[in-house]
Amino acid sequence: MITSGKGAIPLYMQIREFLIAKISKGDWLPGDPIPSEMNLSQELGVSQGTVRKAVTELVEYNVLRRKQGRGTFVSNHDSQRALFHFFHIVDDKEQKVMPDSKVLRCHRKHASRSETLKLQLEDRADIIRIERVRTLSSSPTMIETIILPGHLFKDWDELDSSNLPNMLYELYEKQYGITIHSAEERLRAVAASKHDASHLNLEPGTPLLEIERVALTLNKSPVELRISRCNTRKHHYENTIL
Amino acid sequence: MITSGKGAIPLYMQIREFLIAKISKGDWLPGDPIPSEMNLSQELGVSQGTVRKAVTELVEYNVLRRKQGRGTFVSNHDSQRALFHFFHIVDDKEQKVMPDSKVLRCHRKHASRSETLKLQLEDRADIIRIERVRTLSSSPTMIETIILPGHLFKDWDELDSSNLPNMLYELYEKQYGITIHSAEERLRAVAASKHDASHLNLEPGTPLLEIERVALTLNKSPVELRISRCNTRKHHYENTIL
DNA sequence: AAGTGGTCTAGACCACGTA
DNA sequence: ACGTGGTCTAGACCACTTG
Repeated sequence: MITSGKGAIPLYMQIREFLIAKISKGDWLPGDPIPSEMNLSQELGVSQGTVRKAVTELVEYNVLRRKQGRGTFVSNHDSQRALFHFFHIVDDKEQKVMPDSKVLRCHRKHASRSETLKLQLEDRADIIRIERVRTLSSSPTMIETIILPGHLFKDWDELDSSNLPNMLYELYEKQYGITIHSAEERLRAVAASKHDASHLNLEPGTPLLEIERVALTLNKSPVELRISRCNTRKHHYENTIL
Repeated sequence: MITSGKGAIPLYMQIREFLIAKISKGDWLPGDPIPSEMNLSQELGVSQGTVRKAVTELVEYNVLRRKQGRGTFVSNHDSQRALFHFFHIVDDKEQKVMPDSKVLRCHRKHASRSETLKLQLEDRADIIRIERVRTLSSSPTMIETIILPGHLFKDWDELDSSNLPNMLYELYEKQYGITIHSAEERLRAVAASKHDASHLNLEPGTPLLEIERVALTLNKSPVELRISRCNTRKHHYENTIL
């Protein structure tokens, strides 16, 4: 499994991929501890420092989390982490506010052309479409459309669609074993439609910030397409470039 | 200088700060090689592995750059890097396009209240204000206002303001020894003013993506405030969340 | 006390670039 | 051939958590 020798792939990279595979397969679940560095190094026939280097990279990618004296754990992406990591809207005092949300519609349909492209689905694939309004600082601020591939969320219809949690990523992980790891966002300025305007309590044509997000798993396969239109009168999108 | 012992700050952290200080002071300039890991470890009285760990962190922060077989170099942030790292506008085929730019105005004035706050200046401090239009894919797409603290760019007025380079960060580094290292961006949707509209060749009230950026040096001191208003009809802002 | 991650060492060999 | 960074080892000791 782990091979060494001249011109080979470095051991720590092989071990890193081995660890990723274990997590992707579900052998180690979010929140679980992985074997200690000593155990892994003995089982894999390498030194502890080599295992350590592999683990360090996955800690940097937020796949694993070290706790001194306790062990190394598969990250669980709870609502706090989702808010911290994936939610970039803050109020004008730079404070992150936990959004409230109310579902407007939730139904199954066939994917549109652009949805199939962005979620890498087959033509007219079955999808779930959720529309909701999110309230920040007690005023309706965002209107969101969420598209999920039907085959990944088979028993979705059994959920109470009028009572979904604010932070869906936690639900994806706990109920469907799907962990969102990264995302690509595209931002534009658009004019509010009549529909947007009525739900956000403003005039049609008002400029809104549109955030189109494709959320990906650890293996980079797309799991969710989300289009958020946000009133940026009292809030804005924050991005730090390091 | 480098101290060890029980309960002390770890050596590699001290060395990391030592390296940062050398670069901030200008002892090692962008593009220059730093001493080899062996040399540093001997001079500092630690093992090569410890120096290596310090250097690795700075490579991850883009402060240093390793070249196998050649050495380790202080990053120079040329126009390619500025485009890659700080310019997040792409066309709808996800292609990054080198923007062209034309200066509209360039003059000195006193800082406004909000400018003093965002650039951490004193009341009514001297600032340089540049206004320009940027052309992407051969259509005027962005209108930018750039605010620079006057005291950091003393002989700015001697430059040919109608002929500034597209990528100002390279100029800051080469002419003023100021390297932009990170930035904080705030994005909103706004309606085009008459002034915006006339330069971007569209109707007043059209939604524009406003990007307010504060650019920082390695020591986190703010150097530039830039407000860009962007027509997102054919382009958008792209952000990857890892 | 035992086990975990965190730091640090000293030394080996490999891969790459330059002279 | 030599010097650089890149990988890997074996072992030491420290800091933290749990039983």
